[in-house]
Amino acid sequence: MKQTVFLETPVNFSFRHTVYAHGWCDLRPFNLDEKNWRLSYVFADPAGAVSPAVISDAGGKLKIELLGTKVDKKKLLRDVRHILRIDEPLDEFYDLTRGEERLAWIAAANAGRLLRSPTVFEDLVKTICTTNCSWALTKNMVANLVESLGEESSGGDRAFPTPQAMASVPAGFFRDEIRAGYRSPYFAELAESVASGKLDPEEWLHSDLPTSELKKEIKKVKGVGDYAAENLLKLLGRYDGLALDSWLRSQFYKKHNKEKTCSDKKIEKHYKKFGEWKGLAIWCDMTERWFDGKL
DNA sequence: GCGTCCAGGTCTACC
DNA sequence: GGTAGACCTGGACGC
Repeated sequence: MKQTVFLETPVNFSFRHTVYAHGWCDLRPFNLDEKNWRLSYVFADPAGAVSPAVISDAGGKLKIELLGTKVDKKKLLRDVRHILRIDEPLDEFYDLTRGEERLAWIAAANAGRLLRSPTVFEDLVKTICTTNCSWALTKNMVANLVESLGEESSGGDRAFPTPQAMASVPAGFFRDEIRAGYRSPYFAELAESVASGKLDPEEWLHSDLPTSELKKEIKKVKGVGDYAAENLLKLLGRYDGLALDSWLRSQFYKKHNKEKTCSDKKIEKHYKKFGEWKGLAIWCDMTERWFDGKL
């Protein structure tokens, strides 16, 4: 049985720019139907109910088609607000970038919201999956996690695995089945910490710590270095760090340094004027052309 | 077919 | 605090 609900969106919200803002829409249990611009995700609630939903733009609101009936509808709507960052204020960022000719498109397009997962745990695991490998391998590892350990809905769709599910298998499982390589013990340790209550990544969403201190906390997780911590901080709504990786650096060299390599300090200096928004500024700047012909 | 390189890095040991 | 070397995987590339 299918249910449809609608969710109001703010005037400066762009569904397509949010969904396509970075690669997360490509990682299970997300799936993007680019032809019809429908984003699907397999939601799960703490009671274990699993429900796929399809989200699409309905002009000033979102249309959400629920394909399961058992899921907690209130929680699901909270999750949708969270993953699409509907309540995130970007006015200050837009004011800053409007003053830059090459970045004025961001406010005009209502861009800058980065799609995220319903839980910080899921974003943390996915971020570790992006380190030191190709995007194809990242997708493969995430898909293997979902297929092997994700709770299954009545229709056969699988949610992202819970910390408990990931903690129930040995490190060797991540190596042999997930193909996570050297990351395997990191996943086993992280899952055990979260499942046992020793670590609660969801607390980072509302932490009072300054970003530099929170970054130190995040880096205590094995497998998380500067890039991964700063990438996760962006998904927590903190954009002080650039989250430089080889892709972002190469894009900067092409766009702003005549295709020549340069130091990270030079990249930092380039975006310094955006202050605590510089991480979002570089990301929007480097991904501007992603939207050519896509929207 | 085989070897090498490298991609949306991080950890550890050592200085 | 800075640096070198090791670490998994799998696709691309050259031979």
